[in-house]
Amino acid sequence: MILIRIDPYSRSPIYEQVIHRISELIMVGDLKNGDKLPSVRTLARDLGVNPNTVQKAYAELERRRIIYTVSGKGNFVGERDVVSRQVSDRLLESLREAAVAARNNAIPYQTVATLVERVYDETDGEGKDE
Amino acid sequence: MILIRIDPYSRSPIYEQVIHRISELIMVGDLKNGDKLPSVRTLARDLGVNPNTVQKAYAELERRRIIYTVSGKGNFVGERDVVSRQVSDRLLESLREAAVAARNNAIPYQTVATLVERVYDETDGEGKDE
Amino acid sequence: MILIRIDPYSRSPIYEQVIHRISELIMVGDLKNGDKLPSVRTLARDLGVNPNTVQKAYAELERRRIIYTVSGKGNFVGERDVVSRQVSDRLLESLREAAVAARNNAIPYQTVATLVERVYDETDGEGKDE
Amino acid sequence: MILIRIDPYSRSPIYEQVIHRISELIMVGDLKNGDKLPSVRTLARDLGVNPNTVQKAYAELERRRIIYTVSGKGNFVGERDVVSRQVSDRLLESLREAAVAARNNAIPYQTVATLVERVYDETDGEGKDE
DNA sequence: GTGGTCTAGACCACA
DNA sequence: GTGGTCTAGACCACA
Repeated sequence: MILIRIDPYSRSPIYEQVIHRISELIMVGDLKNGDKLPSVRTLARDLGVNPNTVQKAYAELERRRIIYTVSGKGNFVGERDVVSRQVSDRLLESLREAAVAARNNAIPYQTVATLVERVYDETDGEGKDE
Repeated sequence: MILIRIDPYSRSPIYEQVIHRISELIMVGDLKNGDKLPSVRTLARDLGVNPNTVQKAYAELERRRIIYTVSGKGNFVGERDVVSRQVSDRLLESLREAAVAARNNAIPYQTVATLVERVYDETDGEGKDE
Repeated sequence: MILIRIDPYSRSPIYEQVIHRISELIMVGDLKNGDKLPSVRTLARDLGVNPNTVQKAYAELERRRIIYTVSGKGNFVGERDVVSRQVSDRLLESLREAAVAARNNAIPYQTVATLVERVYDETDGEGKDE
Repeated sequence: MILIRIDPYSRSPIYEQVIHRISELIMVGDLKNGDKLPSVRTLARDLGVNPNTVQKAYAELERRRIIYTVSGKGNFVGERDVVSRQVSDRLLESLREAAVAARNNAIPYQTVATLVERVYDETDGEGKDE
């Protein structure tokens, strides 16, 4: 029973939220290579969204080789390395953009550095000890 | 003659690009309280975009009290403090989101810290000496 | 007025037919860098299919950087080189598979070679001279 | 003991893989007229697939008169000529389609001809000497 | 006008 | 049961 939740009020599309959340679950090890994902219909029902929306997310995840489809059987988690490379690239790029914007708007380095530090000091709300 | 440039191919809407660029010019001091902005039509022509798009940007900037309109005279730059507070809030918030995403995806603190450092070490190509 | 036609009876999905046909038109030079493609709705009407189907084709073409989208304006043809590389790769790969299958099934080299020759001797039905 | 192997991750349906592989074994002479094929259940077990899937493959092979069923006894290999004609037709047709696509996409004749030559120069890894 | 997302629901092939 | 394609039609942001 995986924990995928979506925020219907977010401006980011539902299918993207699903993509990100599944990537995240693989990144932190809650989903492992070969694990079966919930079927399109099951996940759609659980999330209260249309199957097409889940289908779109799964199709994109497969295209990125983050998951793979076995016809008639379902979708399965691919290798963590594949996700890792892509996710790191994307996240670091968006982090970089945010930092550049901060710098270009005269926000002091120290402010940014402190903020990052604090984020990493926080518990992420999922039961991390320490 | 202000230098506002937009990237028509970017996925971020043109009107937002205008908002961000004007905010930035105020933040770094290239635009000062009371400076007159180009008229909607002038800027639209210069940028090669639809006047409605510039109008939308100006309207939003006015709504945020970053600029003000004197009817019959034009649009003028508001007080830097007003922009500063808003821009900082927005930028730091998006920086925070990026950092949280990085942390949630098991990207090490050191990687993020180093990236931020490097960004601030770069010259931003807009006339910083050194 | 571009000539995109689809075969509703083909087993290959409509959206793939659209993708292939547009790639082809770029490859042979009938569509050039910067050319505007018909809008999603227009093409859908012309082909007698649902706009979602065209949307899916365009989205995939954009993902492959064969076309690009300018928000609010439409879809435009990208650089021929990008298409060329991808299309060649795909076509030669499928050609290779077909040749391997022929060889593995004891079909003589000469039969295959002659067939390929004949195909290239044919006029392709679009008015090529010679 | 015939060597039929399937790739469960392939996009081509398992039942089709079985059909093609059995046809191939007949074409190269590893299966001869009158040879007994493994039973549906045996083959299904060996391949780790659902018996329905093997059943579907056998049914289609019988429909094409490539194999025949003796009720109560099992399935047997038909005459090589029957397979030969069909397989050649299919393979040459798909080869033709690939060649036409290549030509329509401005891929030079020489490129295609060389590719075919090379394929036939390769050892196919199934025990050809030299 | 443009493209992007989404729901509701059908139909198909495959296992 | 599984995923893939498609229609019909709505709603939204953007130019």
